[in-house]
Amino acid sequence: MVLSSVTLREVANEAGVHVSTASRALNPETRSIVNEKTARRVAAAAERLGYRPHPLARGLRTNRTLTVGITVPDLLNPVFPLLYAGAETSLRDQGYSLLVGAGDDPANPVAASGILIDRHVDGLIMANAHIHSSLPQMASNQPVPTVLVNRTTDSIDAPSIACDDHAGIGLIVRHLVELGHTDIAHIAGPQDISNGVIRKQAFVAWMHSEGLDTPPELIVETNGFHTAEGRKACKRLLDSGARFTAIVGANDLIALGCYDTLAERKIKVPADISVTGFDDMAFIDRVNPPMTTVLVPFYEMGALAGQVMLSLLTSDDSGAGTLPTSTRLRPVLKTRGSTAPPAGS
Amino acid sequence: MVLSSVTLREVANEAGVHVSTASRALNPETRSIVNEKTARRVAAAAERLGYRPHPLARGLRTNRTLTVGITVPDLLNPVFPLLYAGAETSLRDQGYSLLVGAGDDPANPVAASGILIDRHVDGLIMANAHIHSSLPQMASNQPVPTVLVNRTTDSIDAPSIACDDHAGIGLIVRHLVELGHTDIAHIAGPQDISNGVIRKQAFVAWMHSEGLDTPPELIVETNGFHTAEGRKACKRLLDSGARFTAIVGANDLIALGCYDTLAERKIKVPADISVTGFDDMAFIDRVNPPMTTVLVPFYEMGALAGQVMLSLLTSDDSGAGTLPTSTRLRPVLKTRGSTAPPAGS
DNA sequence: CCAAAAACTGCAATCGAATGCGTAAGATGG
DNA sequence: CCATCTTACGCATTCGATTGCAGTTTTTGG
Repeated sequence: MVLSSVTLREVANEAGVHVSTASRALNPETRSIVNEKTARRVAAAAERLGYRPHPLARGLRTNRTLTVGITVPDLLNPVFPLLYAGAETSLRDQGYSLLVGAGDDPANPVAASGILIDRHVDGLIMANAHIHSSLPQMASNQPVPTVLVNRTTDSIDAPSIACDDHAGIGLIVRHLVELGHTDIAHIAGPQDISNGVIRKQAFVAWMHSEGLDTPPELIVETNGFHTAEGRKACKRLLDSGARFTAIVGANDLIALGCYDTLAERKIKVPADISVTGFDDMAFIDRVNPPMTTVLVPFYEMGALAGQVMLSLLTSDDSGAGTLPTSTRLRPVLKTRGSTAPPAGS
Repeated sequence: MVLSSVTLREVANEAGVHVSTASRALNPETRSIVNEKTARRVAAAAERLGYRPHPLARGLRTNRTLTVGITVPDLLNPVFPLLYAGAETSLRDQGYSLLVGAGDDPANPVAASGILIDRHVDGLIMANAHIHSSLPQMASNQPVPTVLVNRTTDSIDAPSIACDDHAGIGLIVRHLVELGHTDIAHIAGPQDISNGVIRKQAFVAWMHSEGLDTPPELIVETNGFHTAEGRKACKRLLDSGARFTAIVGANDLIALGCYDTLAERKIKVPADISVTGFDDMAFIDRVNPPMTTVLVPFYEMGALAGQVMLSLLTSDDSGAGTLPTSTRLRPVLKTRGSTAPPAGS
């Protein structure tokens, strides 16, 4: 396809009508206003000249950019490109493009979204919310239509799409219990991120419901969902002297960090200690040993976020109407080689 | 930071000047035209009101969007987020945002860039070029300033930044030869993509320079740089009955596909057959066995592409001036566990 | 056959910022 | 002290499309 700088005025001339008529003829919303034959003539002229509406001119007038922003904490974690791809497919059909903002600074949680909002995105899909994140408000009046995805927060009143982390941890805990584990440790994510909090609480809850204990020394927290944090936390766990036969990592990267630390200390996974992750990120089924984890449907989450965003954008009632929905997608246990019965059994 | 819908007119009123003066005072290019004290008064007013220029209004007038498009073949291959991140850091400082377009359809190579160009990006970073890709031209006159990265093509006259694939294959071949391999197979990438062609040619050239033969049955081609393609190609290789002790994959994913097929047939890597990849993508050092490959500096390539783009965008001479540069970054051999001396030695 | 209503289409303002051009105020100089 | 040149600023147009309003034509109905 070829982009020209053909203007609506030229199309109008070609069709022998006024630009306003041409505008209405070309806009599906207003096509009915203009005589059908005229509309066809305009459409033909537009086609012939290769007319493409100028997005800036249109946006300036209509105050809409057909652009949606998406903020992710970290593009290098392969789950976020998945999320992006899902959202992109939902939105592209309706003519929307996605602007990405990456960043996960708790001190300045809206740094990424700020740039996007400055660019007048029509909506914002936030995948990097912190517990206390607030939305950058337009000083004028209305906030940008927002959808929370992946992470949630009560401090932003917006529809949210996430994984049912509680259920996911349940799958993991029950799996380990069925294998015979009773002394299970948890390396929790940051406690200013919903997933970190929920997974930790779920861990405690499920352990108790299995009649198992969760001594404080078997729960350590990290400052980020990263490999390096997992390595450090695993060391703390081992150095505490506490006994345990399995580690529930708050996500795959943290669990990968455990792999590193355990390997360093000649502790075998899963023979000596079982390790589990969370997310089922790409290639995690190929690491050594293949990691038992819980699949989080990131692509679907992104796609759903895109659809919800579309409904926000097309709903005429600006915000006041439908109350925010809260969707939780079902996780799936992926049993692989990083879990086995405890050494004693 | 807060976005307001404060208009330049309001700033001008607040400062007691005309909008044109306010405009000039706020624009670094023209600040010198206006009295310094006035300029400061305007700047203060803008600050006080929280003025942010409206990107659409500005863009409409100046015909620049401060947006650069980047097209990648596949966001789910982790090397492309890396590339993106590199470009993003280079461009963000100068106020540019990146619009991503993903797609790798040879039949419609410019599908992704079409959307971007329709959105009036100021420049285009293409990472998904095919050998015969042509640039979507503006019907008017000038093409969009373009930088080729990762893949190159002669059919687009633009600066290019890529990896020195020839040298990279040399590192691999010499490594295998040093281990004692003489019967080495190559699974080539698609031959309508520069990397596929160059790596294949380089493989032949380096083998010959090592005094080794490259019988045609030991070179198979794929239709994409994907795992599934690698699996299929590896099967063809094995089914041909030809003897070989090592496989040089055109990239990491293809080599991963070899892992699968070889495992399926109980052939051990590297004991029976050595396998090598290309790219050193994330987590490839953690697969089983850790893959010997060649590091391609994607982040740096992206960063460089961003810088070259900036120089294109800021050079006043529109295209006619500096001739396209062609940069090749140096790859680095990563020796890991997927290569070993051949079985017989 | 005429009045009223409906159906089309054109006019002109508007979105917000940038900029060529003209002009008034101040500086310089002879 | 007046002519000339700067320096600073304002006026008005422009970018390309959308849209309220008004005007014209056609249709409908009585």
